[in-house]
Amino acid sequence: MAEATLEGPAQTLSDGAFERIQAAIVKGEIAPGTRISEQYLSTTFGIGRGPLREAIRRLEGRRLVVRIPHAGVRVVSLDYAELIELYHVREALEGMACRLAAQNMTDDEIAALRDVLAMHEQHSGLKANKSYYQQEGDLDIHYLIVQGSKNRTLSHMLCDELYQLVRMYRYRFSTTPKRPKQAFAEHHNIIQAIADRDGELAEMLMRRHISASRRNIERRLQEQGDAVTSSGGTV
Amino acid sequence: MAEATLEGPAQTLSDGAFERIQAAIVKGEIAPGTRISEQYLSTTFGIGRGPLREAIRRLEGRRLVVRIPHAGVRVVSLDYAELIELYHVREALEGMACRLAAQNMTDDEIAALRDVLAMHEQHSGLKANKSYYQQEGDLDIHYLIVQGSKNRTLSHMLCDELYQLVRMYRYRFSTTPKRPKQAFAEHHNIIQAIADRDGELAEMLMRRHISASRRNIERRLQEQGDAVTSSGGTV
DNA sequence: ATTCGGTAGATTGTTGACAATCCGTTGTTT
DNA sequence: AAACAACGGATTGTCAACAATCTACCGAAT
Repeated sequence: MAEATLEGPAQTLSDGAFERIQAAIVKGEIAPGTRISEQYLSTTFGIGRGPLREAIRRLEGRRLVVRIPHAGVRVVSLDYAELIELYHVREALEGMACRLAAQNMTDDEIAALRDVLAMHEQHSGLKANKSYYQQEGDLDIHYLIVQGSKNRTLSHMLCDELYQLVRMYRYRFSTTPKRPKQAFAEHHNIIQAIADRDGELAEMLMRRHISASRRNIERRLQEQGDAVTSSGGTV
Repeated sequence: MAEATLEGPAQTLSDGAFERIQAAIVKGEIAPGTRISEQYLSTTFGIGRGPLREAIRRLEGRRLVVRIPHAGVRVVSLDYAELIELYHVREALEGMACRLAAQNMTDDEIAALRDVLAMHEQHSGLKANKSYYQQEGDLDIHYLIVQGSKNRTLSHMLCDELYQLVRMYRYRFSTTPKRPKQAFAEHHNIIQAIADRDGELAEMLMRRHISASRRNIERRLQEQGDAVTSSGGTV
């Protein structure tokens, strides 16, 4: 799930650096708030600072890093409010995407969606890798639905920009006991509504799905304090 | 209306180039589809290719230019469908922003909003510069409302990313006779709803406002053919 | 006549060195 | 002792030269 317009192996060093750094940030290998020096990245990846800076500029546009002129860049660190805001935006945008998907997805695409869901059911049933379902698989469903909206602006905003931030913060919320099963059921209903070509219902279900996910985060964060951002040292 | 987080005079050459090129694209000084060579920009702006490439990478993230590896960058050229899609996204996002603005704007901010509207009324009344109202002033209102939502993710998406594309295509649709006056009235009603703290109404009015604007474009484009994109030569 | 291959030119991608700016420390002064 | 100013080190910002890749043109073969 690299890009909306999926691209092969990185064509250029800058592209490669962009993807690698983004992955490192999203996976949490570089903690939010850490300052990243160009020299470090340069020696780590074995590329010059030129392409590196271009990659950083793109990450900046995606809001994965923030730059202070002449002082370096830090991995973004959303505070509690901003994380919630992000989910509110997702609610509006993915609700819309879901309504459009009900209109515009082909039957084949809907079938593919069902296949992915069935695959997740096995994982979920086995309970072998619940976290996988919660993290990657969940987004796969959302990803496919967004693509199914056939709205390129929407796809770009959600798949290329917002999802990276979302994925980045997924890791901090360990699976709540009941949530995965419930989320799976919600996905099932959403897909059913899409298959029925009921855009209105699909939108509503998606909004509630994301809203539930947001409230889950709100609950967990209020339990364990405000520490969304664990700012570390320089890397 | 440079940035969401308004910044003073460009701190760095790359930032300066970024703003200048963006302005040139948005104002239409560089036609959509035009290929822009690095050397041209380098000599034109009198800066090295390093900072220039960083600026281009940021423009790429904002979808103002598209890059083909090893072959150069072109100014983006939206087709008819994509332009309409853009307005659909605005409808969802600004509708949400308007609802939040009704909740979160301070009384002072609402007063400022009214002042801007009053200022536009004079312009509009004089009919001296109708196009100004249609282009800049309209966005000022929208801009202030989005900022009033107090949702930073939303502000970033709308003010920093989408609006540049919107402004870019504003120029092609010369003011329709009745539209400015009607748009003004719509703005008035939206602001009233915000002042009344009626979020639901405010959202609905904003959605209809943008929807009307979109239909206006659809009408005009179907009259004068599909030529949204006038692809030019190399610059 | 048209298509295919090859070469020349130009353009992009990348690197390394140089200059400007900022941060932390030290020493001085009140 | 605390605050301020100057200094040194490190990091970011910028430039100019080098290498890799693409585009366009030209010629030859079918």
